[in-house]
Amino acid sequence: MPELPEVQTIVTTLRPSLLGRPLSNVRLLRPDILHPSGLELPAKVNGRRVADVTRRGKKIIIQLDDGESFFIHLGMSGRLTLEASASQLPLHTHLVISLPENRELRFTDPRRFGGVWWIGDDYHPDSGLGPEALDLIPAYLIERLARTKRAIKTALLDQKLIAGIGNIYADEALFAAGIHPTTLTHRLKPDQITALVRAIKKVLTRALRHKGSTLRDFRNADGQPGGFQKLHRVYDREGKPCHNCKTPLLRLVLGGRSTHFCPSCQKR
DNA sequence: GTCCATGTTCTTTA
DNA sequence: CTAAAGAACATGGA
Repeated sequence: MPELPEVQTIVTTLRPSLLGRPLSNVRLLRPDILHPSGLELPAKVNGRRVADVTRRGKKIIIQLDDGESFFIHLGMSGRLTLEASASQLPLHTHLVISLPENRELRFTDPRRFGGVWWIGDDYHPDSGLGPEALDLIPAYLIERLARTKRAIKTALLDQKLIAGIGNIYADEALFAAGIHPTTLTHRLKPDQITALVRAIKKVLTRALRHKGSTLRDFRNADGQPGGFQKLHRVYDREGKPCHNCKTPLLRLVLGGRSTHFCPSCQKR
């Protein structure tokens, strides 16, 4: 579910309800989603107020008023929602934190690829992550793509290269830039990479405006689905006509992931 | 039963 | 040795 637009939408909907609020009654229902395992999360969090809620790549970072922080990664199926305390706990709810006025923050994740990572007071926002997709500079990508040879689609999913892009927006950005997904990175021309940077920002910005894509799991912190799935040009549209040229769209598997493209608009 | 899924990381191969 | 490809993780829906 969660690529940059979805994660940012959650942060945007979560932030006003959390800022300055005290956290209490931390319940870790499924201890194995916490890293490092065995950490006494309630002792660290209970009684603290939320100083900030931000995003880095696909991570949701919660900073506390004592200078410590932790992040939540939603994996494939995670949700982070604000609910009335009286409402029933859904299946696969792994963490619940109480808020004032009988509300609570809940982390739910059937597949458990997501989880909670304690950061502490030594936060390095860039550790292991490339630059934010929305801050990309063509010169950076031109330099980085020249020293590797792999399919551009696979490279776009590499969070160490660019932070925030996942399978949906990689396909959509390559279509918008007119680049075939199997093109090897070192063969891309500077003009193409510049167009790709522009396409990435355009697609992500449009998705943000529509509050993300909901294929099945994604909901924002208020439980609302996104709307951008209706505007996908290629993702999950195998066999359907291209919006530009009516050619039936194709699907192939790259790096183990479904890849959707137009064989006419995205030539090698 | 089979296949597939919005992600990441570890292992295997080249 | 390094980079790239593949497998694994856990669960549910078609």
